[in-house]
Amino acid sequence: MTEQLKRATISDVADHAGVSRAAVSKVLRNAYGVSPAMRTKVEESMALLNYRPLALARGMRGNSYTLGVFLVDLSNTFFSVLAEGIRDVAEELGYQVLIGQARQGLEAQQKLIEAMVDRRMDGLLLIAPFGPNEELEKLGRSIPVVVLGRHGPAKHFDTVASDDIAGSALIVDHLVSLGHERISMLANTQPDSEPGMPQTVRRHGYDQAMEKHGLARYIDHVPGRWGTESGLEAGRSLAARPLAQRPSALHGGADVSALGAYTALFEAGIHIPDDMSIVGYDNIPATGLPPIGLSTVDQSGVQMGRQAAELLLSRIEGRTHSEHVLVPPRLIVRKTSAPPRR
Amino acid sequence: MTEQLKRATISDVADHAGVSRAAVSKVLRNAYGVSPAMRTKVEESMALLNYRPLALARGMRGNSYTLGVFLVDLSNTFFSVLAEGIRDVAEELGYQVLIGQARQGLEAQQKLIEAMVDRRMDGLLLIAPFGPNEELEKLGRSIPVVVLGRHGPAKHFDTVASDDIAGSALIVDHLVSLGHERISMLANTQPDSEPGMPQTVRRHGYDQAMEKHGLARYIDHVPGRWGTESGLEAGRSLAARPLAQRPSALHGGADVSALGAYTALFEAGIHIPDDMSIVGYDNIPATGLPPIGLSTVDQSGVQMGRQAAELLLSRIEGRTHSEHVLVPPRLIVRKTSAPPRR
DNA sequence: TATTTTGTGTAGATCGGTCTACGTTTGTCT
DNA sequence: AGACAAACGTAGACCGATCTACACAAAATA
Repeated sequence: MTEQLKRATISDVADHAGVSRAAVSKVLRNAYGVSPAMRTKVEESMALLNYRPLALARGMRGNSYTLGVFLVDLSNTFFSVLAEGIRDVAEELGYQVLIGQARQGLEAQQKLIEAMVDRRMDGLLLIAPFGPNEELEKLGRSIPVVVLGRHGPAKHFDTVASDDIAGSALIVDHLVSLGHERISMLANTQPDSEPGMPQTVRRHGYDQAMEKHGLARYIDHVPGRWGTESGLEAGRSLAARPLAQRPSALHGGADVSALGAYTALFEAGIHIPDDMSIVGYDNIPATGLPPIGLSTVDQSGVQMGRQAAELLLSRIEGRTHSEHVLVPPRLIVRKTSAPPRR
Repeated sequence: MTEQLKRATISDVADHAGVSRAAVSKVLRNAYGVSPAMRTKVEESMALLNYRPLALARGMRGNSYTLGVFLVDLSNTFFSVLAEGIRDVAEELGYQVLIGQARQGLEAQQKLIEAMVDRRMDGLLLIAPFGPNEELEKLGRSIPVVVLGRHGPAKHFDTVASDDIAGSALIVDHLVSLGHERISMLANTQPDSEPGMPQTVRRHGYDQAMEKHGLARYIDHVPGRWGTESGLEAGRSLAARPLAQRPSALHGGADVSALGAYTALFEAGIHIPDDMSIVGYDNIPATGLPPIGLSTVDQSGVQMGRQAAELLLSRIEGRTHSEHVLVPPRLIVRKTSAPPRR
C-alpha cells in the first residue's frame, strides 16, 4: 500500500552523481579537495534524493554532531532557560543538543553521563552536577566538558557560573540597607558539597557580607538542600522558632527553596514581607508572578547558556587550556523584601 | 603523565575470554546459543576489562537503546513531570531517554524530529507536537511513535491524553455549582489546530458543558495561544472589557495561560476570586504556591508518562495496531474559584 | 549403527559513514 | 622542456557492534 521509502545513503548519492563515496563525504564535511563542479553536482544529487547523512554512522569515526546536556532537575525552570541558550548557539553550528535528566544521586548521575559517552556525544554540558571535582577532572580528560554552575579552577574542563560571592553580597547589602540585622540563610548543607559548588560559594558570600557589615554574630545557616521540599521544611523550622530567635530576613539560597520557605511561612501565618523579608536567587519565571513577586538575584540564564555552549564548541575544536567565566548577577527587588517592622 | 585509558571494545573482550566476537555479542544481547560456561567466562572478562558496549555502534545494526522525547516547551513544568514518568519506565528496561527541545514553529519541530531519527532512536515520544495528523501518521510508519497530549484515533501511532472533554466539564460544573453563569474560556485559537489537539478538545468540552447547563448564550472564546505571554494578553483584553461584558469566571485552558491571565487581571486591579474566578488545567507546581493557589485540573503527569513509555516499548517490540489511552482528570479546588459577588 | 535433531560456537558480511594513502591531472618555476 | 608542487579524486581499510549462515559435537531417534 503506502510504500516505505528506503532512506538514501551516501552510496546512493555517490552512484547518482557518478563519483566516489569519499567524494560525497568530502562535500558533506566541507573538506579540502573538492572542485566547485563536483560540489554542485553532488549537492544536486543530495537534494534530489532527499539525502540526510545518518548522524549515528558519522559518529562511528568522526563527530556525532551531538552535544549532551546533563540535568538533575528539569522542574527547576532556571535550568530550562540555560538549555535554551545552549541550544541557540549549538544549532547555529550544526550541532544537535540532547538533554538527559538523571534522577537524584551520584550513581544515577554517573550512569547518565556514561550513557552519553556511549552515544559518542562530541561534548558534555553538565548543569549543577554533584560529586567530587576529581571525578569531573577525570571525565574532562576523556571528552570535552563544560560545567555550568560550579566555580573554577579546574584543569580539564571549563566552568560558567554566576558570581555567587557578589550575588550573596547583593542580597545582604540590600537587606542591611533596609535595616535588617538578623539575616539567616537557607544554606544547602548537602553532605557531599565540593568547594566550587554554588551552595558553598553563596554561603561564603553570605558569611563574608555579614562580617563586612559587622553582623557576624547573626550568621545563621538553616540546613537543608535546594528544592521546594527542603525549602518547605526549612520554612516550617523557622516558623517553629521562638520569636526572639527568628530572623527578620532570609537569604533563600535559590528560588526554588525560597519559594518553598515562603509557602511554609505563609501557611504558618507569618506574613511576607511584614514579618519577614525573603530574597531568592536565580530569577526563575514563577518569582515574577505578581501575588508573589519574590525579590531575587538574576543571573541571565540565556547568556550563561550561550557562553557555555561557545566554550564547549571551541573545546571540541581543539582548545585544551581551561577557561572559567563568572557572570555578574543583578539584584531584582520585588515585593518580598521590606524594612523590618520590629 | 595521566594515561588516557583506551576503552575496551567487544574484540578486546573476545580476545581476553578466548571466544569470538559473535559470542560476546550474544551474551550482550541475551541471545540464544550461549552455554552457561561461556556466559560466565565472558561476563568475567567484561567486568575485568570494565567493558561497556558502545551504544552508538550497536545502533548501526540493532537497537540504539535510546528513546527520544520531543518537547516544545521545557519551561512548562507539566512536561517535565511527564518526562519523569517516561524515564522511570524506560530505565527499567535498559533504555536511555534523551530529550530534545525544539524552538517554536513547525519547521524547527520537523528538524528536531529528523535529528532524532538520524540518531537512530528506537522510538519517539512526542509531547504536544504541532502540525497536521497526516505528518504524524507518516512519521509513525517509519519509526515507533507515541504522542502525548493529542487524542486519537490514529492508525500508525499511539496516543495518551487527558480526557479533556471530561476535564472541561469538571471545570464548568464546578463553576456553575458556585453560581457562575457568564463563564469564558481562554481558547487557544492557534491557526494550525488539528482535531485531536487538547486545545480543540478542551474547547469542545467547554462548549458542550455550557450547553448542558443551558448557558450556550454565554459561550465565549477569548482568543490566543497557550503560554504565559498569551495569557497576559488575554487577561489584559478581559480587563479592558466593560464590566457588563466581563465574565465572572474563566476557564484558563492551561495553567500557564491561566497564570498569565491571573497576573494581568491582578495588575489591572481585578481581584481573584472576588471579582473573577479562574480555573486552570494541568496542575503544574507553581499553581500550588499558597498566595496563588490556582484551582485547576490534575492529569497525573507521572502516570501519563509511564503509560506512554510502556506503549512505546511494546511498539518497539513489535506491536503494530495502535492504542489510545485516556487518563481521567481530577478537579483540584484551591483559592481562585469562589461564588460570584454580583 | 546410521540418521536426525539440538545445542554451541565461529567466520565473515554488514550497517553508513570517515579517513589515510595514493594515483592522476594540472599549473608553476627554473 | 623537465622538475616539482598543488589540486582533485578514488580505493579500500576502518569504526564497533549485529546478524546470517554454517560447522561441529553431543544427544536423541530410528
